[in-house]
Amino acid sequence: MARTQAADYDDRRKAIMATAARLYALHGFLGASIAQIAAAGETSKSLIYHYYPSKEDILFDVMDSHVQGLVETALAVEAGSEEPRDKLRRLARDLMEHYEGAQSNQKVLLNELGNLPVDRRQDIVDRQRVVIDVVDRLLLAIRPDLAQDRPRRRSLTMLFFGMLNWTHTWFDPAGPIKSQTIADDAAEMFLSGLAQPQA
Amino acid sequence: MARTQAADYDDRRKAIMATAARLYALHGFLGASIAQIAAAGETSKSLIYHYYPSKEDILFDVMDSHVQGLVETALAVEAGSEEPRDKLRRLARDLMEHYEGAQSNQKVLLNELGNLPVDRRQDIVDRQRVVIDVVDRLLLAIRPDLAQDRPRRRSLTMLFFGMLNWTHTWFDPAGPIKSQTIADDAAEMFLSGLAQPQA
DNA sequence: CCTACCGATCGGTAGG
DNA sequence: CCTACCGATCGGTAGG
Repeated sequence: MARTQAADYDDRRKAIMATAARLYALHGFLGASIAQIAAAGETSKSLIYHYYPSKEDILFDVMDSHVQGLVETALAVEAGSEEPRDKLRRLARDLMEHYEGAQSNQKVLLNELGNLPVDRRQDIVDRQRVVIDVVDRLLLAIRPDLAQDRPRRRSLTMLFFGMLNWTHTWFDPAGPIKSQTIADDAAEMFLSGLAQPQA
Repeated sequence: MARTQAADYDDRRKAIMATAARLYALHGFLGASIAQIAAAGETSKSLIYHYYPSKEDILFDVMDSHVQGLVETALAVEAGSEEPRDKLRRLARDLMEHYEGAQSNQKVLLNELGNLPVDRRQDIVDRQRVVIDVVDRLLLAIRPDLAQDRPRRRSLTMLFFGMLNWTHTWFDPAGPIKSQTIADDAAEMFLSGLAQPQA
């Protein structure tokens, strides 16, 4: 009988990635060693290097698999039929839901981009850019007067992401506040702050 | 004549701290070696260890000297005579000004807390807490109906800090947008989002 | 005799 | 999948 280990190849790889994500999030990419990841996953360094050519390749996988989900979420919301303000409210909720379901990946995505080799870094930045651009287009639909002011739009958009992305430093899904409440509050602040064109 | 080199003790120490702050911000605490810090400052490792007992002590100094300024800023604004909403607007401006003037320290403060030994970490967390509590009290003054809902207030407060603190990832002081504009936008979003008590 | 500082190297541990 | 290692570099310290 042929060896069937390839059958659980994806599962093993995902398990390694999940353990790495947890330790990268906890100790930082440089602070978490391959030996620690192996021990935490009850395997060996050799096994890890069988599935990944390098420590940085695991990091890329942790980030890329996560950011791809964010891109899908953002594009799905944009493709809907709601009005721009409602799309933004929904996007806040869906992104927060994604963050909550992959906290380690999210932390790693936000904190460890600098530890990725330059060429692979661009892939991640490009995908993040897609998500940011969705918000930029929603903002433009809400505030057409900002059509000529790209820097200002970018600045306002980043305030929106600031509210959502900063949650990785303080939000506890097990606590009294739900991620949906946070998403709704962030969306309301953003939208009501946009309501009046300022001088 | 007695040696007078001790006269520039503080200057040398500050120079080491500034170089360390820059490299810690750029490469991360673990990614920046004492040797690199020495080379960048055109001195030697031995000189650095004459001024600091360990790499972590430099990290603590980078964070503590910065967060102390933030505490002073926040308490000064709170002690003023403006109404709560104006205090919050001013606080956003003053904090952003502080961030802009110490970008490396701010990045290190936000990213490297986990690399501080646990006992010294608490000192920094306590000081950050003072700044957060100022916003919590301003929020309470603006929305007295949230007096019994501490978790919600904490959550709203952290959305405010999210907008400001996330700037370290994208804001370029040399770009077309001024930090004051960002501060004003963030304060307006926060205040207008707070205006209507939600269901 | 002290403080300030240098060139060289220590014991351990990292990723691979 | 393990043990035994490597070249390099780490934070920290020696003598003078």
